[in-house]
Amino acid sequence: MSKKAAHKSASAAKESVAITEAEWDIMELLWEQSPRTSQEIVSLLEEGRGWKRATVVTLLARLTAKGALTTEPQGNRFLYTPIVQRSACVAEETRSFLDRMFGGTLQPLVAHVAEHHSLTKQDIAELKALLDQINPKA
Amino acid sequence: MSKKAAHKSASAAKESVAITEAEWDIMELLWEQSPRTSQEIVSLLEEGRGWKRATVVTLLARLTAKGALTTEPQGNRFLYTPIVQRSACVAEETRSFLDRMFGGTLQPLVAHVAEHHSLTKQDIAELKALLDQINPKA
DNA sequence: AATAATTGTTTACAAATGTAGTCGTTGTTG
DNA sequence: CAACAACGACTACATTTGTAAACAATTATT
Repeated sequence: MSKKAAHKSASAAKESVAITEAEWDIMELLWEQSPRTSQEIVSLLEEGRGWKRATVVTLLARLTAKGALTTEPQGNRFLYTPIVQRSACVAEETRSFLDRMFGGTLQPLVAHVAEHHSLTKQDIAELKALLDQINPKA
Repeated sequence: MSKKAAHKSASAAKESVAITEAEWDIMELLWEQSPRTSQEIVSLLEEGRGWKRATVVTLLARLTAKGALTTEPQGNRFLYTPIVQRSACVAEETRSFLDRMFGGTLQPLVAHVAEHHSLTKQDIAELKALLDQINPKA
């Protein structure tokens, strides 16, 4: 029996998978395109991040274990595909960030960005246009 | 020589003091009002968070060590006061958050919030008003 | 077939983080 | 003054996170 191609996936039905900083780099690549082989991911991050193969593979394993992605055996290798959606992760991070920093609402954030990171009048115009397009849900 | 009232503050001129999740709870209290005694902070967080005194005190020490706050001896105790501004910390978190999640610009974030967390027409109106008030810096 | 290369698994380890016990000093109270 | 309470310092320890080496199984090469 081969020890290869095991990859015990963690329980399903996991809503919020906490993805760490380093793990995000992996997920971004997979969200951008999937499935991918570990090889692809490794070489992309060896440049880009200077990580060693072992590092990337460890992160892939951790992500698999926590149910953030699935693996499909392809011969003796794996094809990695994200399970959690980027938008779901972003939504969660955004929620948490807004709550912690700005009491949960957008206005204070926009105000903050306006005075700390400066908005060009172009930005402002774009934002207004954006707001006009939004159809209020409630 | 008393071992009391030592609190060796870390080097000054520290720009970005990384404040952890737990430490934020302490800082929030001090930003909301300062100076405060450890006693105040402890009791606020014993309720609120269920933390033990020792925990709070440890966090206070760590924050002092990393230059996030200063201590002023008051008799044999300390009065704790934040050094880093909340707005500076928020700015940093915001920058990092925007970069990681939305490529550094506000528009995608607003769009995201619009469709994931819903904006009421009131919110939209407020945001527009806000944008009108902003005088473009660049 | 022998050797080299590839890939996932295990194990490792330091730093950071959350959480807290304990100790020594000093102030308080009976 | 003795007993105790309060406070900061020091020590501790499990977990998470970043980073990776070593290893075993397997496949590709020579």
